[in-house]
Amino acid sequence: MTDTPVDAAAARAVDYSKTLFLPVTDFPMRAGLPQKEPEILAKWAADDLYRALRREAAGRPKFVLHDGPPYANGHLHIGHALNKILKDVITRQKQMEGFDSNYVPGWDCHGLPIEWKIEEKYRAAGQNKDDVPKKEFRAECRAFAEHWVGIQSAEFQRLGVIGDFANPYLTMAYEAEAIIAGEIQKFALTGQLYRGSKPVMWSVVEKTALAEAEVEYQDYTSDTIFVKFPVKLTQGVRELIGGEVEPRRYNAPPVEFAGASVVIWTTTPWTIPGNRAVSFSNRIAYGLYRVTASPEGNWATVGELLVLADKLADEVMKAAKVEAFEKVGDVSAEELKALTLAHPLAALGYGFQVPLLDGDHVTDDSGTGFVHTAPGHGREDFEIWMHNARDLTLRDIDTAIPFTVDDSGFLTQDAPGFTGRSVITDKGDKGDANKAVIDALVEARALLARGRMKHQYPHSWRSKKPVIFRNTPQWFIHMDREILKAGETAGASAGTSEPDTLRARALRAIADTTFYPPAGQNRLNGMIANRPDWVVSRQRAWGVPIAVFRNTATGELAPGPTFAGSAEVQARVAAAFTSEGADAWYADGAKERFLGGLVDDLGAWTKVDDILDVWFDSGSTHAFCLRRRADLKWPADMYLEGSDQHRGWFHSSLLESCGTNGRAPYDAVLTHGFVMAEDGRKMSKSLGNQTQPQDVIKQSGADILRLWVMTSDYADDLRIGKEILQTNVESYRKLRNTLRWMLGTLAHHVPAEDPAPADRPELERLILHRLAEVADQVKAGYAEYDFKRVVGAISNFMVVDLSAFYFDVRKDALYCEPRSSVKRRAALAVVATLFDTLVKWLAPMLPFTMEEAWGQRFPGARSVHLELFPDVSADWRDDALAARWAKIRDVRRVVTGALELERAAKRIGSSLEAAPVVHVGDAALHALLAEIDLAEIAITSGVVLVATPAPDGAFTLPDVADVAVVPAKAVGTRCARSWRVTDDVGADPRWPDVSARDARALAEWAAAGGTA
RNA sequence: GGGCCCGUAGCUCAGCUGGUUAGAGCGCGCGCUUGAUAAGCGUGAGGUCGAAAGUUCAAAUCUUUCCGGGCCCA
Repeated sequence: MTDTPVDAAAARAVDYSKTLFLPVTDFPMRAGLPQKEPEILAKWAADDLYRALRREAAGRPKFVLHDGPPYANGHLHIGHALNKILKDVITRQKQMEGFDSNYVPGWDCHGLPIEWKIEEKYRAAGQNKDDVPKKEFRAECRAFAEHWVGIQSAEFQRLGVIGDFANPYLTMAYEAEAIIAGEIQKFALTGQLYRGSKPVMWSVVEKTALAEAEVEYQDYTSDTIFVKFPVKLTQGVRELIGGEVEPRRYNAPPVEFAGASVVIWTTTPWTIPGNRAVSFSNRIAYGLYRVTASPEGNWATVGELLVLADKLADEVMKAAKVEAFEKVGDVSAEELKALTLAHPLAALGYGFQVPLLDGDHVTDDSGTGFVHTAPGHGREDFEIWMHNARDLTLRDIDTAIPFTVDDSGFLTQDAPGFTGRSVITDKGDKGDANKAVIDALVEARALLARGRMKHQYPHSWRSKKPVIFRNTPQWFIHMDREILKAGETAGASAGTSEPDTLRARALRAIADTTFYPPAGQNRLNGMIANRPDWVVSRQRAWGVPIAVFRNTATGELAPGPTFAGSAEVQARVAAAFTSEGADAWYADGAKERFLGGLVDDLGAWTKVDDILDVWFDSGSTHAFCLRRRADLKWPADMYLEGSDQHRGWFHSSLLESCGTNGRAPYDAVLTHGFVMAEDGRKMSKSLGNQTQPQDVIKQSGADILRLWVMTSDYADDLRIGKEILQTNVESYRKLRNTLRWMLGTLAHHVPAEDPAPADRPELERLILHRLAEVADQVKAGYAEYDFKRVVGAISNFMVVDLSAFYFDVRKDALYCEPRSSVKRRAALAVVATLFDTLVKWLAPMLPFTMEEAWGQRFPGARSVHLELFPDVSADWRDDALAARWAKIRDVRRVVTGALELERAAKRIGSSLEAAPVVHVGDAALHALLAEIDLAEIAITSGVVLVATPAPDGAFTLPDVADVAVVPAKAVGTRCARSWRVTDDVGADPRWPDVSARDARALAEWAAAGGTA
């Protein structure tokens, strides 16, 4: 070693760092996003970036991602954030891909949750909702929704979401209400809307229907009864007569069932008048039992034959106080299915046939193994009844569901023998209906046993009083009824081959839609294929009315397929709603206003006051937003929501649009999963594992939240928590600092001095080749909305190829080479290209940070978000070059590995202290290495390349053949400027402690007026 | 209970139609640098690919069952 002591005086005299092209930038290492982002937002607002984007994109092909409206009743949560960030990234991506990508946010404003809030307010003030005029109540709901739209709008914008927040769409806007009402009228006009009935939870005390969420379960003591249904008939076989299926024929039951009864158990005796069937299960074993001993006067008499589940026979007999009984034989599911029962109160006017229906909801855990089925009094009862409706009709059984209880809890004329009896009083107490029914059953010798039971029973959340299931008229949309064309009446299109039904249209539309991920197609298809008719009515106040009139005598609808004045009614309603909102429907004189002069007898017509289910509202957004706005288009390119919306918005929009337009309102559907806590479980307040977007924004910034979305697999469920966020903070820092170094370095970039492409060194060409490769990945990733792939490719490139390799190697050239150096200028040109490309690629994902970086690079320039994605030249691809450099980088790894051992042994510190001997056996590789400056690549002060075999103990890597490294210290003097050890330090007497290369740099520097 | 989906290093993700010792980034340990410095570089340790059967010469990759988790229904 021949270290020459540096001239101490000279070293003190010259601070060479002042003569280097070191990075210079104001772009801070630490982002301070929570403070910085609002500043950027303010700038975007001041510049009206949204308008600027529209102007910039005027005339381009449109890309429309139609916003699914969030519900306007609370602060945004992490799920909203995920959803809006994904939408925003795609919106921005498409804009930069060259579309006019216009995002119009929307809100769902009607519906129950808002009604509750307003009712709550009234209650707190001691007022009753029913005492408040409907118009006033609706006005309060409107104000409430407006309030939350404002808050959510601000919260969405804080995430960086860009869109027409100044003109969003609202389901409660007057025009929207007018069009929604017009849409349901279209369904009426084409014969798809009909009035049917369905059991709903009903509070007698409040005289109102309740949603599941308005009900709580409390202990309640019910009367229980075991009731005998006599076996009456056995079905014959259906016969085909003249091509028509005849109703089933009936025979007397098999002799062993003569006089037998099927026994049911229920806790609601008052529903017996509503009974229409008895359900059983094919998974339960049943038997025929004979009573052989019974006390005098007992309801169960000796000789009586009962059908029961085997598992429950003992219990039932015990409850019936039977002293002894025997099993006569097994009863199969087939036998049960064939039997028809009589209603136990047949004599009172219940003379219809009671079928036995096979249902999965039946268990043999308690009761008798048979379930009393009153389709107007239970959800499962209703469903099994409707499910069997076709077959029941063939059996000549009327499937109409009786209205046995009125809205005050009294049994009606549909309950002969009990009319006027009270189920539940207006105070919420038990009425006299149960006793009357039980007495009648005793009288009819149909009661086997009775008792009382304490159990959990639904109560109104508000009044805390018990509720009942009650059949109520509701409005439905047919899934399988031929859709009439305008002016047609039923049957007019008979003769066409395929029936044009809503279900058929929807299934076809699903097949024509692209799904991301593809599994969504299957999922939506399954739901549409199996769903029952669509119930669209709600007995509520805050919504859009089902704006039709119904003739109480004929059932005719106006507008409707047979009503002559339909177009006029539609026009009147549309005009009124557009100027006054849907409130017009509830104003005095509305019937005369909309129907006057169009019918002979106004009195025969009833205005339907039910409102539409909010799913119909949001299912119509395509009609009042996409179709109406000139700056959008119909159908949308994409709908994007959480996977729960297969049942929700994707579903209702599909049905609504298929019913009115014959196709889906979207070409593609993208779904994301749900956000879980870090352990993969649901977030919940009680577990304290929630992550609030507001907290993340306050602590780390919106770009961190966005980066979290970008690095997650949104197709699956996502996880978030402290550790995961920290990971993203670290990744962000790495990206940010890499950009920061580029910015600093580019402070010295003079575009006019960029060398010609032909003069670019191999290393620069290699990096451009890699950039072209990454461009392909980025393009492909964006094309499939696979953002983790995009961000992964970019960050891998920035970390592995740039920060750890290219930049590290080129620092010497960039900092130390003379100003005129081609190598230095070529590197600067490439860094400029890299910066420009990377910032644009990342702009949709990290809009704040990229805007900040762009502004640092080009002060005063317009927003990066107005730019297009860069064209990365395919000419930069050079696979042969890349293959050569893959080998060179392998050799580099061997060198750095060898140096690491030297470092560990404290023989060197900086790699510039080394000049290792590299043994390369392979001639081709040796030749390749000889052409390049391996020392420069390995960041050593020298490399001795030799072809001789490696001595024992030389450093090798198992996966790099024929390369061995023997470490050695660099020989020469450490250049005080570049810190490289060379043998030409002092070549220029003006700078005796500096290498020849650095002396040339200093000469240029001095000539340019530099001083230090 | 039913439909659909998911389960690869501490974290986030790659691993195509089955084929050599399962990869990357981040984090973590150790070291270097101090001219990207609350940064940069190097290097190391981490996985029986949820579990078990099966198909196959060969399975993270195919089949079945189970376990765990999610969404939607019931």
